[in-house]
Amino acid sequence: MSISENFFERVYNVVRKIPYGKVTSYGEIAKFLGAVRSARMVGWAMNAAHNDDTIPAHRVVNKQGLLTGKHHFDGTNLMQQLLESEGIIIKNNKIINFNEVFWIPKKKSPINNPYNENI
DNA sequence: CGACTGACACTAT
DNA sequence: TATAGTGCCAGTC
Repeated sequence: MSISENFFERVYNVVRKIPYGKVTSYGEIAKFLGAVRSARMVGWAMNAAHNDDTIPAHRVVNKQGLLTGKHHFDGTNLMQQLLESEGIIIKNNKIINFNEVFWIPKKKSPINNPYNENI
């Protein structure tokens, strides 16, 4: 605890900022934190975040839109169901309309859909 | 203190 | 285009 706590805190802060019906990737979060290579750490932070209800970890997926962390949720399809309930379409643990629901952590306004060509 | 692990991402084959 | 291997940072054993 101490410095690392800050790191985790940042990750949580970003994840909490994810709007309803939107998702983001570990890499983008890591990039937002200033460490693209620490994408794995984001996932690790999520692991610890699993203990925190205020963190919508189900809105965090890998860059392929694949629900890699769904296995870490209680139910088998809990993560998928949560996302689907938010209007996100998932097929075979993969987000179909990924580019539509993809959201990038930004300090600016919440915006809506400026990132279409990014992926 | 050293080694292994991990909810990823990128590059190369 | 798909699969395999490597790099990365932080935490835990």
